[in-house]
Amino acid sequence: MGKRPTIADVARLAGVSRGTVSFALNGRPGVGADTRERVLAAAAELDWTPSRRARSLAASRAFALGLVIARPPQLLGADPFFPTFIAGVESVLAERGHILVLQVVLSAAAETEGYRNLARDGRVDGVFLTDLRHADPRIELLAELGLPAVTLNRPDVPSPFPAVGLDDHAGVEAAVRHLAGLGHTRIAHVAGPAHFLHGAGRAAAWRAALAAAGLPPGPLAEADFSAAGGAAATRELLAARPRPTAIVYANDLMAIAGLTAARAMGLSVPDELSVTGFDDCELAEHVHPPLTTVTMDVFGWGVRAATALLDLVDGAAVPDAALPPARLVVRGSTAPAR
Amino acid sequence: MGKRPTIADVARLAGVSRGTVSFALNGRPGVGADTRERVLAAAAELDWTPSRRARSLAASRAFALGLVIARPPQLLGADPFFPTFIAGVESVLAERGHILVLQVVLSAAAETEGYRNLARDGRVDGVFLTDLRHADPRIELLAELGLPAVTLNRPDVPSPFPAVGLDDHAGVEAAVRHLAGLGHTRIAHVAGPAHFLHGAGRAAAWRAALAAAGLPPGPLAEADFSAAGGAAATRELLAARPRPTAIVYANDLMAIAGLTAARAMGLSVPDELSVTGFDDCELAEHVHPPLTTVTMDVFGWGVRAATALLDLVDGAAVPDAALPPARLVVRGSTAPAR
DNA sequence: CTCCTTTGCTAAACCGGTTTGATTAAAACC
DNA sequence: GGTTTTAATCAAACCGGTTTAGCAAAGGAG
Repeated sequence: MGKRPTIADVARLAGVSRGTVSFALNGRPGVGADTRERVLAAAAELDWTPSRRARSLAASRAFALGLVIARPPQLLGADPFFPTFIAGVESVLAERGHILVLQVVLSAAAETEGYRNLARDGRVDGVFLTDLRHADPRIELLAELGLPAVTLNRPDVPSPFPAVGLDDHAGVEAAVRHLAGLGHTRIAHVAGPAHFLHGAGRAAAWRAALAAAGLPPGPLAEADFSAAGGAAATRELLAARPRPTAIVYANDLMAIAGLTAARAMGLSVPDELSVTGFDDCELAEHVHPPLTTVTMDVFGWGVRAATALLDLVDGAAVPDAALPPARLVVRGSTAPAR
Repeated sequence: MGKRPTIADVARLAGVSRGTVSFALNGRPGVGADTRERVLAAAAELDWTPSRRARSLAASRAFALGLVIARPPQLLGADPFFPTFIAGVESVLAERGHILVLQVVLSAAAETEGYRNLARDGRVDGVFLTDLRHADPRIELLAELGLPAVTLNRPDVPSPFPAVGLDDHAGVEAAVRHLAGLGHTRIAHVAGPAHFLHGAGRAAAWRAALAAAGLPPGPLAEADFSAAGGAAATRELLAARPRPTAIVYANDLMAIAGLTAARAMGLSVPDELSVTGFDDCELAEHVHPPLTTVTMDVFGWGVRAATALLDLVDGAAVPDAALPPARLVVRGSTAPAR
């Protein structure tokens, strides 16, 4: 029935005041070395840890970070990004005594509501801003709420928050270069929704890389990152004449569905159509043909973002950071143009 | 610079004591109807909400539920279960003012540590117990920590916690029946790890369904739910003579990888080999051939589990609940045996 | 040797709610 | 009409920490 010890018990055992225990524990100056020793020993003996709840109230901190995800669940389930990102984040949080509060919402309204509630209830000290959108309204919302944040890559609006970047454009450019090097001249793109910065950005990278290779602008079909959307976009692109001989997809899910759609139209991959994906999901290596795709250090991204956000909420000045760019993994779904 | 109003401000405006405000707000008896009105009006006028932090400290509640996931990140990223389950959970939590604390850990030790920390820091009022294992040590751990929990399906050890069940065996049995009905007699199984209850359970269901169909026990290969594992298990099964003419997989990821592995061995699916999956992931419909698989209401499972856990931490007696069983979705990866 | 500054510590206020015990006024009883 | 319940309310204690203000002793400067 041992009730949990409080700071008063520790103070009594160490023969000091509660304030001194607090000071000693938090490594503040103004505590004698021997006293500090005594306090820590007493705390250890009683197996005492400060109550998170009391600390939260007194220090006005939640010791928690938030992540609000606005995506349809079935898409979330097929996307390797968030689980890996979260695993990276947690690897840092665990060490620094913070927790992650996750909010999965189904609409933009619920998303705003989510941030508002997290802020109002003081449930988190800061949030990760992922899936940046064009003129993302969340930047202003968070600034207004006074909630610190870290963005994944730089938003296209002025942002007071540090950004942790990972150049995904490099991966798309590498894919286009790879295809151009194989002799392809009609290289299409199945894009993600243009209102997503990474959707639009990868499309821009594809366009730029085509130009850089001296190729004419290719056809683009905008999809929604879903398998069904990727298949439909593929059918649309392949119906045109002359047909593209290669398609660069904005994610693996669409690429794999596209692969299947192309074959259903009687095209052989990679002989008649080369295909590249993006994400390097678990299945990429295990479909036929194995998918040439783009890989990046998502776990590391989580680590860096978490570190940055923790430093930020600790009041440090946090500079922008950048991870190694995404890079191409060549497998079997790309071959020389015929 | 509007500082947030406190209960004292509301009390002053309503002309009552702080205690009365608290009583009125929480719908406790012993507050006059008119007074209650006045208090609520004052609260509304000041746009006051009780501070979660102060409530947490005073009421010794976290107003949060926890989910600890112990899976390799790349597997998590390919599995449609958790995102959907979490979305279901959140749809309930949001309404009842609770949040979800997510912990993704990479080892069993970290998992235990995770539960211990959540309990010790009072970060959550209860947890979801997913991915049950054989003789799951977490049951006892949580009982010892005094942390309420809800399990997904019944553990195989005595458990003081309510279970929210979803019969996944039914789906496997339906798959076997379907294959037997198509004339298959050598139906193999690629199982998940046997220490997982659902891994062992699906294997048992497969075995039972074979017996029920009057078929001899088929070959089983145990894998790890990963694509690579599924592919390896498939190669192993297909190397045997006589070769199985159908394989029932414990999840879609292994099934899709198996599909690819079979084709790499020169087998045509479904002509020479029928294949069934489990999960009905986003890609199942978009691979070639479209995967016959098992689907279940994972979102609803999250809803029910969250409801049960909230009721439980509110002190209610929570009976076991059950969702509609998993059911077979027939697509193109199964065909009559030749 | 006095005066000023540190250093080390304590007591008390504070964070913002909930809950208990006492108090008072109104209603019910005999 | 006097007494006992009952209902409504308040003041104060409490949850368990952090932080500020203040004080005593020790060290340093003049």
